Amino acid sequence: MLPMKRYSPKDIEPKWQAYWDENGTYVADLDSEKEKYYGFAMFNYPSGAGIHLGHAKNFTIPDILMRLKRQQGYESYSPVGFDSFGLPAENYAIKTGQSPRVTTDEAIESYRNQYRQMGWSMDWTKVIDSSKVDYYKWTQWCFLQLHEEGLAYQKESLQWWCEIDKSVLSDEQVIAGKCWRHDGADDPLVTKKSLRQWFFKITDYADEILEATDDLNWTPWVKIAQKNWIGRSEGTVATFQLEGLGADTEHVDVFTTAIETIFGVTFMVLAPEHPLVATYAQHADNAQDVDEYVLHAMRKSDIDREKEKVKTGVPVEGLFAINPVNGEKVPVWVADYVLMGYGSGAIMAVPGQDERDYEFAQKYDLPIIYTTTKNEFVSYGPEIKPDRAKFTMANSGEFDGQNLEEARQNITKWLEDAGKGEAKTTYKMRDWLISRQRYWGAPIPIINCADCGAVPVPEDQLPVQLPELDDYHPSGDGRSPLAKAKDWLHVECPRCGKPAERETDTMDGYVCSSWYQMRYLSPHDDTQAWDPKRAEEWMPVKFYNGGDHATAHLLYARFFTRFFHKKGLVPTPEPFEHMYFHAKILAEDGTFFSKSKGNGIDPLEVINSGYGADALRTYLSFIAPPDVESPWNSDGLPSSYRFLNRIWTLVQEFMEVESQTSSVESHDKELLQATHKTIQKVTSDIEAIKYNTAISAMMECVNVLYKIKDEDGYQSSAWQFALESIVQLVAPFAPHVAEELWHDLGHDDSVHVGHWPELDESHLISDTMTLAVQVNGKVRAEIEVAADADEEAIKSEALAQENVHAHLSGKQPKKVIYVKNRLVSIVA
RNA sequence: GCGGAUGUGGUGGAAUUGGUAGACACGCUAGUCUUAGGAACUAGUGCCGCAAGGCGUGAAGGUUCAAGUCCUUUCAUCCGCACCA
Repeated sequence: MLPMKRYSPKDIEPKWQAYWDENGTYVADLDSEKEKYYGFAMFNYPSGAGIHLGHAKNFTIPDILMRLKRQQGYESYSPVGFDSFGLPAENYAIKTGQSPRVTTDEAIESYRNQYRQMGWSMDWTKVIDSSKVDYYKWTQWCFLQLHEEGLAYQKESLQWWCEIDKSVLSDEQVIAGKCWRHDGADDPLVTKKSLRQWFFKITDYADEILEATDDLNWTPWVKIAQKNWIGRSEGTVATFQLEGLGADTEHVDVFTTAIETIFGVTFMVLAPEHPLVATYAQHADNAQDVDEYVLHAMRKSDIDREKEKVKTGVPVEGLFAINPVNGEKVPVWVADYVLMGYGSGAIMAVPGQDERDYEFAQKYDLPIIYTTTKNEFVSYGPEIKPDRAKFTMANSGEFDGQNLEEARQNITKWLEDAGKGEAKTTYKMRDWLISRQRYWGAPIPIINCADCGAVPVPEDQLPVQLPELDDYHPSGDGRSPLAKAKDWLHVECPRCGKPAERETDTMDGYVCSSWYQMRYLSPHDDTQAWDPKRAEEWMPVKFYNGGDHATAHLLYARFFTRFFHKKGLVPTPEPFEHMYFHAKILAEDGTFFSKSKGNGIDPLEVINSGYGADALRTYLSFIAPPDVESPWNSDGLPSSYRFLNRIWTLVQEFMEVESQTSSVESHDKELLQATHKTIQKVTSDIEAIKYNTAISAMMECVNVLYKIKDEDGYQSSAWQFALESIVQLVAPFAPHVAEELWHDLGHDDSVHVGHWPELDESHLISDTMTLAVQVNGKVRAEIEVAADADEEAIKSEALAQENVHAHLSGKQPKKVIYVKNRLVSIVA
């Protein structure tokens, strides 16, 4: 007899990868008549560093589910693509002059190699690359659609500016007031430069996105994060008349969620950027102090402001505000704890009820008034807590004696009647700033004409192609390096034909990733961004996985999908039916993998160590539920290899003895029961993304098979079914070894398409069952009874147990409870 | 501060959703075997105890025949947002 074939991943894995490629095993027919299943993980930015175990987990999660669906007979489409515009390639280009196109292509090639070796069932005939012109042409088309509906607009916005680089900086690039690259003692502070930038009006969709959030089948905390991000709060706007410094004709609107505290107002605070500060502070006696304070505050980045715990501010001497409810005159201050970007950039300060105002009043010795009978902090913010709802108003004129909730409504109504305010809803979410003064992004398809303004590039003139440059440094005038491509820059205005210039800003990378779920459906279509009929068939995405971007990307994609749904191009308003947010895999010491620590692990290293991709995939799935953070433990990997090897051995041994069938079938019932139980468990666990218990169920089944083999040998006809079932069940996790064994078992097609074992529930039922017998809540015996035994028989069987007698100590039981199929509980 | 989770053996984690806590693995202990492999297989392994038995899901109460699961209080850890008026 020949020696048994051994399980050698490094031989079988490349073999089957080539086979799948050649046979187009994972190529989806997008026009298939079959029921469709569409799912994937957030696509990657192809960096020079390659993928690590975190990416391995990210893509393995959907791969397993998509494989299950393909095996169950669905047209299962696992797309693949690259989010390839971005900073690393551009920074590299600035340093070396190497075109980002070249480095990006190289990185993608290397990613492709890694993806294939992981055994992911992606359809490479439909790969997309967001930095290729056949993709970003349609990103530009999306921009034009939004522009046409008035959802893309320009606005002046302050940007951090480094004088040395002659370049804009993001918030994170400002460190202690200086540019991250120029933070020496002699380097200048960063300044703010006002630039005209493009925005998408996502705030128009804030309400409907918020309202739809609760019903999503998404990881719960992601939904909460999105709701917080949108930050809707309902409150009241109150109008305060100004007085002094020549501002008597001006008024300030303040937003508050606690209007019932308005009688406690003792001062008003304006944000340093508030326009009225610039206009009237110059007339104040302390104009210079105010000026200095404002300049100082505006120089701090938001991040720096956040770090400062102590509140600071200055009064605008001589400027007062009139409280609309009682005519009280209060001083006006400027302080940077009030943010220009929220509400109206001005607050009515109520130090008697608000901690922040209280702290400020203490520091600057401002008066404090309490507006409830309790004389303490009562409530602030959108909700009045139940235990405080009964507090009673005081010092509040005609509203004294009312409870807080009533007063809230009544004061708002009073203001509305007096024309001095109204109920209002505000949002934390701002419009989406999409302009980037960068080269490696999708050019904004706009032509700036002196006469016509910002004119959209006509659709038939798309794409606006990125020109190749010799030098990728910023242009130095606040515009992107594109401003240096003169041939590209100068064009005729599409409207009047006069000389004009292209917009040199490119789009935020999040724009590219806001619509790729549709492009995957028409990756090669050069007549439209996607085919709406395909979208009708395939959208929404059934399963979407990621471990990042809980707010930004996932909100932007929802915004785009809603927009195109309204235009009739997408069948549903939501892009992702089930969004699964997985937890990170940690380093062995429980810390995060990080570049600076250099503790990242390349999956290829694990694969090539001899354990193979199948063991890696299985181990990643087994280590913990995918949404639970868990450390990588290299000791655990051999256990997955061992498990696969045990299946391997069962099949190989079976093949050797196949011809020696005999009639002994004493374990068939047990064999079939174990197999069908496993089919049921694995199917439902994969669908519920509980891969760890799916694998443990298969391990249990394999353990049963070994036990039966020891007692019976391979003599029964049920073995073929059991082995084929296990091979099919393990295929989503370990596709290569499953394919090999499937062929060993005599099949000549792929196990991965249309082969999932069928559950026969009749095999799940056994003749007998084991019940626990409890006396006073403690297990005292076990009884084996017929599955169809009646309740009385079971109870008397339980009471007849010797140990039960002992614990009843001769007394009659007070009560005997039978829990069907579980236990008998006896109360003494 | 606000919001959201999560606390189970030496370790990762199971638990039919109120019904035999610790499945499946890692590790450890003992053994079998030899085609010495990254072996494989068998048995054991929550804690205390020689045993009978008792104890046991962060802690303390409660509901129940029965609580890891439900309720109240409390502690700890992690995550998100964070001067959002």
